Amino acid sequence: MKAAVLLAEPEPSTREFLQRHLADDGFDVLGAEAEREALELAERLKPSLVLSSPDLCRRLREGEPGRSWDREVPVIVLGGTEADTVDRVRAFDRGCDDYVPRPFHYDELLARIRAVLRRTSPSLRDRLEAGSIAVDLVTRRATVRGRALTLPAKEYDLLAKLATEPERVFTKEQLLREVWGYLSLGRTRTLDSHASRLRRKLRQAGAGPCVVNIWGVGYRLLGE
Amino acid sequence: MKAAVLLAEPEPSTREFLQRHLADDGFDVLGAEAEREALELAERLKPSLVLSSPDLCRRLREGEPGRSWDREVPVIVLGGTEADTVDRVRAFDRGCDDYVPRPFHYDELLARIRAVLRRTSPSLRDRLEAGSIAVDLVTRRATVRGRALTLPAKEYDLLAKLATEPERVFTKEQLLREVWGYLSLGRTRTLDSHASRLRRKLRQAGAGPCVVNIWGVGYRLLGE
DNA sequence: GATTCGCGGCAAAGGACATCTAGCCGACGC
DNA sequence: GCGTCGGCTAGATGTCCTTTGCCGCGAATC
Repeated sequence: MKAAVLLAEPEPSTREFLQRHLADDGFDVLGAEAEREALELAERLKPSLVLSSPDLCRRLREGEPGRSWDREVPVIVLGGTEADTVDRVRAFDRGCDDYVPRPFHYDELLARIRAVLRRTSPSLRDRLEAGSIAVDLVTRRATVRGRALTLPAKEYDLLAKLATEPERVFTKEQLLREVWGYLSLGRTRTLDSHASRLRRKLRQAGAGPCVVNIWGVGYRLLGE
Repeated sequence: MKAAVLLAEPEPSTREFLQRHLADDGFDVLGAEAEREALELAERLKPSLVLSSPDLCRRLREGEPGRSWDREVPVIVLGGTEADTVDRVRAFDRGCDDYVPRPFHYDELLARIRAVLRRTSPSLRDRLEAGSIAVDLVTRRATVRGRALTLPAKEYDLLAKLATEPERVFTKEQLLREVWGYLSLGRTRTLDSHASRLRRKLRQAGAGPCVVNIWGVGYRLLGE
C-alpha cells in the first residue's frame, strides 16, 4: 500500500516540485494550500505523514486531544530559511518528528520521510509479531509458532489491527471504526463475537491467552 | 522509568560533555569508546536509543537480522564536520532515525532524541509517574518499581486521575465527577471503597504510603 | 441460474467479576 | 467525650463478557 503524504506548502512552485517528485517516488500526495484545508484533510483522510510549516504543526497537535486515543499523525516541518536552533527546538517541543530547514536537498528530505515512516507506519511494514503470533500483511496469513491459521477477513483484520501495537489497549470505538468502518456505534455485540472466535482459533492453534479484554474499555493483544 | 541511551562517541571531551548533560536531563547514559564495546552493549543491554557514528550505525543494522523479532534499536547518527547530503542520505539508507551534523547545539540534539523516543519507545510515551508508581496510558498498565500491577477499570482510572498531578489534592466531588461521571453526588462510599482497594494493592506491590486521604476534602497521590 | 457453503452480523443464555452498598470500628476534629 | 468522617470487609447487585446458535447474504460451484 502506498503511503499518503499530506503536503501543506503555501509556496506554489515548491509545492508542485515536491508533489511531482514524491509521486514519482511512490507516495500518494495530497496537496494543500491553505492551513484550513490542510487541517481538514489531515482529520478526514488520516495521511501517513504531514509535511507542514511550523505553525501548522502546532495546530495539528492542538487539534489532537479530541481524539487523543488515536496515534498522532507524524509531522515533518519544513522550516524557514532563517530558522535558528531556538526555532527548531520549539518545533520539536510542539511534537514534530523532524525539522528540515530550507533550502533543502530533495534527496535528504526523502530519506527523512522514509525514516519517519519506518517508525510510524506499522501498516507499511509487511510483518507484525506479538509473542508466538505473526501476521503477514502481504499474504494476509496469520501463524502461531509458524503454524498457519485460516482466518476469515474480519477476524484477520481485527488481529492485524491489534498486532500493529501489542500491549496497547484499543478501545471498542477505535476497533469498530477502524476495522468495521462504523462511524457511530449503536451498541452492537459484533466485536465481542469476533474477538471470541478469534480467541478460540488462536487457543486451538496453541497460543496462550493473547486476545485480552479490558473491562469497560476494549481489547489488547499480549506481546509475550 | 528512565530511557537508556548508549553513547558511542570516540572523542573523549565530546563524550564527557554529552554524558554529563544527558544524565542531567534524566537519561541513563552508557558511554562506550570502542565500536566493539558499543556493539556488545547494544546487544546485551538493549538501550532505548543509540548515538553513534555513521559507521557504527551500519554495523548495528547488520547485526540485527539475528534478532529481527526485536524492534530495531533506534539510532541517531552524529555526523562528521564535512558530511554532505550524500553522506546523510547514505546514513538514512542504512537505517538510522536521524542525522545530526557537527557542530551541533546540545538543545537541538536533545529535542531530536526526545522526538525519536516518542515514536520508538511506547513504554516511555504517555506515561505518568509519581514516586515509585508509573502509569502507562497506552497500555493501561500500572507499575510499582517496574513490577506490573493488575487493576480493574475503575481502580486504574482513579489512579490515573490522581497521577495526572501528584501532590495535588482532588476533592471527592471532582473524582466522582471525572472518574465516575456522577453529576450530583448523594453521599456514597464508592470512592472510599475503591481508594481502599487501590491502596491495598499498591502497598502489597511494595509502594509506600501513597494514596493519602485529606480529611474532609478528598485524596492526593504522593509524589515521592 | 439454482444450489450450496461459508462468512458476517446478531441475539440470548450463562457466568464471571467489578462495582456498589451496608455496617462496624477506629481516627480525627471540636 | 461526642459527633463526624474515613478505613476496611463482606455480601448483594448489576454489568459486561463469553459462548453458542441461528439467520441472511454473497460467493463459489455446478
